[in-house]
Amino acid sequence: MFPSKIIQKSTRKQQETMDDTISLILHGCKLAKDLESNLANSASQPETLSRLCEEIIRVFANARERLHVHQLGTTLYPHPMLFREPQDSQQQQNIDPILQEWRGTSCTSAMGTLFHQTQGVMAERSALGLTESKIGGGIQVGSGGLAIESGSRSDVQAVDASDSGRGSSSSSKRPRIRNDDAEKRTVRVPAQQFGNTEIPPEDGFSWRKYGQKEILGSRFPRAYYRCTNQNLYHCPAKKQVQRLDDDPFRLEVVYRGEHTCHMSATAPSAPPPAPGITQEMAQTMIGQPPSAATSLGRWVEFRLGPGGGAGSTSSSSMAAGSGGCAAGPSTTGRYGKEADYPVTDMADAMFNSGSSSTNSMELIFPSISEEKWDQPSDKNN
DNA sequence: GCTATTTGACCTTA
DNA sequence: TAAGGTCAAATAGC
Repeated sequence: MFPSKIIQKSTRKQQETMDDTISLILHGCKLAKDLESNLANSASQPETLSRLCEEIIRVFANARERLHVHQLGTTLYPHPMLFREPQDSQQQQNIDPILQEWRGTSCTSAMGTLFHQTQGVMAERSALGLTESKIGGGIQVGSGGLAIESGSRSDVQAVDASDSGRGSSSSSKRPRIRNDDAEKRTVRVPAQQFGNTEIPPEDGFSWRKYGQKEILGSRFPRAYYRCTNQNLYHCPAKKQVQRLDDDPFRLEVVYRGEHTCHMSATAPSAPPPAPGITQEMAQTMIGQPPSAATSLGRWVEFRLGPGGGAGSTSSSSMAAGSGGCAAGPSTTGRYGKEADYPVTDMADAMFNSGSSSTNSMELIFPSISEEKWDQPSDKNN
């Protein structure tokens, strides 16, 4: 049995560190806001602008470094202060007003989208055995629109019945229950606001659609996906994607089964550990076998590492690049589905100085470089 | 030709 | 028995 006091102490320490980091980020946001409000006045003072920009960059770079360190020692879960809605008005009042203000800004929206991009990583983390229920609690973003529910079937049903509108609005029939539902992990993410809004959010893995079905009582069909490497490595991972009835701009993604493709000894590209992270360290950190742990290490690097900068935009074919399935290279859906939006680019867009854009859309979908992988063909079944 | 999506039919499960 | 889940032939893009 794991000593819970050690966990609590460690968690408290991490929380304190995270609090400092959050404060740093808030400070950076404030500086950016000040810069924005004084932009017109400072337009004729390039030196002043440059100095302010450098200051902002420095603050965010510092925050990123802290996050990187924090990320290596924690569980990849966002800070609860930011991403959990208060349970009641009392708690709402207790939140730092600065934080409340910040939560309502476009910056929050961008962060929400960032976590939208990373939610799949967390969900797949869960698929590797680190279910949220083991750590406690889901994740919710008030205005950002992210919610993760996982664990038992009852958890998932509770979500469906309470606010999806799908369960409650439909017939009173008892929902269908599968024996393997205990491995279900439900994630709600914002749908893309433009382009093909049916495209499920990128989660770092490569999926192949194998079915779509109209669901009783639902306005929108449910799409069924399985891991592209299912045949090659007998990877059992699957996911279902369905638009919410009461919020067509959000998708409910249900993950089932664990990815085993990245654990295959014959996987074409065994994921390397994150820089400075040995397999033993990774195993210690997340309690997974080295193979899985190094995969997580890769995720850490993928999300917060320096990564490659933004490359050329590929509008028609978002090919899988560094964000492909950890088991190996992923192919890209012919119709632009299963597109990959490497989170590294997202982080770069937000934290690096390279981007001078203040356009949130560019932050949300930074241009990415297109890479081709030599993927072993997944024979049509 | 290869690989992915679409979609009607069939299977599974409560 | 009904509804969700999966299969596999047909189809399409590269």
